[in-house]
Amino acid sequence: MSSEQRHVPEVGTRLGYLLKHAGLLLEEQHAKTLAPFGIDGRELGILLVIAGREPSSQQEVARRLGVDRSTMVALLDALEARHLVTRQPDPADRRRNVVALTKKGDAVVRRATAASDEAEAAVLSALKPQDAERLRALLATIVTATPAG
Amino acid sequence: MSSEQRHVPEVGTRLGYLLKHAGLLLEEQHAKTLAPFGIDGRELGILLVIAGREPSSQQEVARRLGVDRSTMVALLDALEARHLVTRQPDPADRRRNVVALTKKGDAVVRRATAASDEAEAAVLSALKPQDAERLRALLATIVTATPAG
DNA sequence: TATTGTTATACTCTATAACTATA
DNA sequence: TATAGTTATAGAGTATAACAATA
Repeated sequence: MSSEQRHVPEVGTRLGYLLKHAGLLLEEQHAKTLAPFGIDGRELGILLVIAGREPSSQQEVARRLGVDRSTMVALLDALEARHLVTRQPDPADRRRNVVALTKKGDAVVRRATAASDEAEAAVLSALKPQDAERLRALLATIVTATPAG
Repeated sequence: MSSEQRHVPEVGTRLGYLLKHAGLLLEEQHAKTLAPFGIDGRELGILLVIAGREPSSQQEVARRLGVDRSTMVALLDALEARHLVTRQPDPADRRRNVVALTKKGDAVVRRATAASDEAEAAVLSALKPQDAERLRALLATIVTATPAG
């Protein structure tokens, strides 16, 4: 009958558990490989957004990463204090700050990305290279395809 | 030469970005599907650990989920206040609290797991069922195979 | 001495609301 | 009026250290 007892699953099979713990493992590896650059994985993400596009306002960077613009203030404060990014009022609209990489920031983002690749490789080391790329592609599919909200 | 400029990757291809945003999407879906049960995805995880094994101490539950035992105190306080779990001193070792599901907790964990399945299905809906299972298996491999610390 | 649960405390991450300067 | 950046504030989530009870 349909009211039979459901066998409850092992918590280690739940998607939330798996995503969280995979993220924690990556954080650990990033803590090692990014230490020489004085940034963490989230800060590298900010640098990548700034590096990859036309000059962006703070708010555009925040939107790309899914954080509030008020949160971005302190994040950029920290990167600016380390002379990795600059903020300059946009001459065309002086409400906006154009965020850009410094020369040092540009060097760091490239070297830190290589270090982050090592962290990712460590987390993915139990997988065949083809499966590692498959995992990344599957995640990218759900993140880009699933409507937020 | 080897010092040529490295092309910096799109942030949306980084493993950390993908894991975090996949987790956020799942949180959103859980907020919808678990609302009737008054718990969130992390609390369901605790209930699953308690449901799945021989009577566990608080510390064993905390260890299984990778949180500190001091953190577990408040989490169990909340579940106990909703009459989903009980704490009883272990007669064989009265330093330990044996944590168990109440009758209500047992009913909730089974129905909430079905609701969580719906949340997972929504997040994975862009994937073919076979790919959804592959994603879960790949994540499980790295989480169980990668040594922590 | 060592361990379990607990409390006090602090730190990180984050969002909301209100302020300012600009538009 | 509306928007970008900022500040003040508050609420999660978490860990560390110290304490009481028990082993």
